[in-house]
Amino acid sequence: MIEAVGSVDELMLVMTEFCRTFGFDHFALTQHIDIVRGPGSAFSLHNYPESWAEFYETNALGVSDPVHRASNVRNDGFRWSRMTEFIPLTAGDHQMLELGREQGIGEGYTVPGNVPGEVLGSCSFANRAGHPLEPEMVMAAQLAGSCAFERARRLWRVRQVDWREEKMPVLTDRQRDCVLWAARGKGNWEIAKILDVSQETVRSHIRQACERYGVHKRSLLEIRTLADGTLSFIDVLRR
Amino acid sequence: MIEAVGSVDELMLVMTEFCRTFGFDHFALTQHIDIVRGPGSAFSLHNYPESWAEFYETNALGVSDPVHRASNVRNDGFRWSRMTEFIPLTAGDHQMLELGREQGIGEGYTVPGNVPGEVLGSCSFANRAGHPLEPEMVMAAQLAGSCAFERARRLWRVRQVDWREEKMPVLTDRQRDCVLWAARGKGNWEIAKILDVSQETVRSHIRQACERYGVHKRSLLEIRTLADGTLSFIDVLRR
DNA sequence: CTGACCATCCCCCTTTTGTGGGATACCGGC
DNA sequence: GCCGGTATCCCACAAAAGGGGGATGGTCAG
Repeated sequence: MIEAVGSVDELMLVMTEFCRTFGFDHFALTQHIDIVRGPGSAFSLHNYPESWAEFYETNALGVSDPVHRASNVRNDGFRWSRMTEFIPLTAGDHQMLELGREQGIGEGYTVPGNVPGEVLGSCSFANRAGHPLEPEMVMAAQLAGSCAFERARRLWRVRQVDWREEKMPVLTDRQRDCVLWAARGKGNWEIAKILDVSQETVRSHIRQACERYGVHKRSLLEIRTLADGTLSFIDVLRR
Repeated sequence: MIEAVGSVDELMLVMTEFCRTFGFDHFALTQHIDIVRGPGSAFSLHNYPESWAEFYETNALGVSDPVHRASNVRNDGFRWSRMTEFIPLTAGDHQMLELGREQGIGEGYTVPGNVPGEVLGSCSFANRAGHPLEPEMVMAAQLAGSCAFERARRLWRVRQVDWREEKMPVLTDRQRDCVLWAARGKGNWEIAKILDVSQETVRSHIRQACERYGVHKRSLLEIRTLADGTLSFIDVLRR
């Protein structure tokens, strides 16, 4: 059902309803902003208590939130109470968690939202201290969390590529091969050897690929193809 | 239950059992690349038909799996039949999917396995063509996939603590600025104007950034910084 | 105060890309 | 049979990037 939501408001409603149904007090669906990176178009949607949200904002806890740190080293969700098993917690972290407990954020479950090349994020579900997380709740949270994060990405147009509506460039296989090897750092001459064609042919393919994307640099071509899924980091970085 | 497995063999057993229980013919749990440790350290666990695995291995050079590309631009799992909704497929991609169908790999569901700056991979569940994926199967696959991938990461001991300090290149602010503008397609001269410094300074920053990443091309630098989260597409593509 | 790191600037020279033209051949659809 | 798209190849010239040397001043920790 989360897959079907068409607006941010609707997502808020569905998530709130989900929390009610499965016995969570709060949820928070956010992209983690790194202060170093400056202002971004990161999204944030939650129904945490006002007081906690304010406190969190003013103290810029986002940069050192242990939950965020943990979600950066995990693929699946985790209970907050078990974070110590895979990241070290500082004194400040414990202090922060204690503060949260006092304000009604006790135990929780966080699902990492990690897509290569994008700002990292997560979807958390939290309860007052003393409300244990039942296995069904955890499973539901894992499913809803990953799905909701994906919806949020699309709603906020993290990658502005509505390529189906607009005419997104599509490369021919040969063009794609050339761009792939270019993205792996090969020069035209090397690509020519690899694909067993002339250097001029490679040049030509890349030139035409550039035209399709409306760019005049191969590095832009590489980035655009990575951004729209024509290439993937997997293709490029594997060797 | 997957969380509790303690060995690779056990994981294989549990996954096979999972497939039997929920009606999947095959699974494939693979790490496509390991950003930190470089080539040769990826894990792979599957029970695909021998013939397909062999074919895949021998032809994998230069060819790219659309499923892997798709898993690179998603946070949650997806049905293969709906890939066209978020990545473009080339003629070669369709051909490859057709070949798979002939060899008993029809419809499937793939859960991305991405941990920033570390591993990119996925966990797929596949069926013969004509076996529709029921909603329960999809939910089960989503849960099992993300969890299994996390277990696999830990079993293969991909990560030890504090890898960031050891292995990941870190750029200075100025270096990052230069790489950012370079990734936006600017030349050294333009970047110099934008940052109000000499062209030589820009050159120097980018050169030193290249050194840190051990690459010899700015385009590689751009891609690596995108892959490890130093830059994000949001930074690069917004205007 | 010394050494490490950072940011800034300069030189010369080679290689690689980008841009502007071409050309031939195959293949599939109308 | 023609047209559009694809893949292949060719040339010449200008612009950009890469590789090798340097230099200066500033900051900050040991």
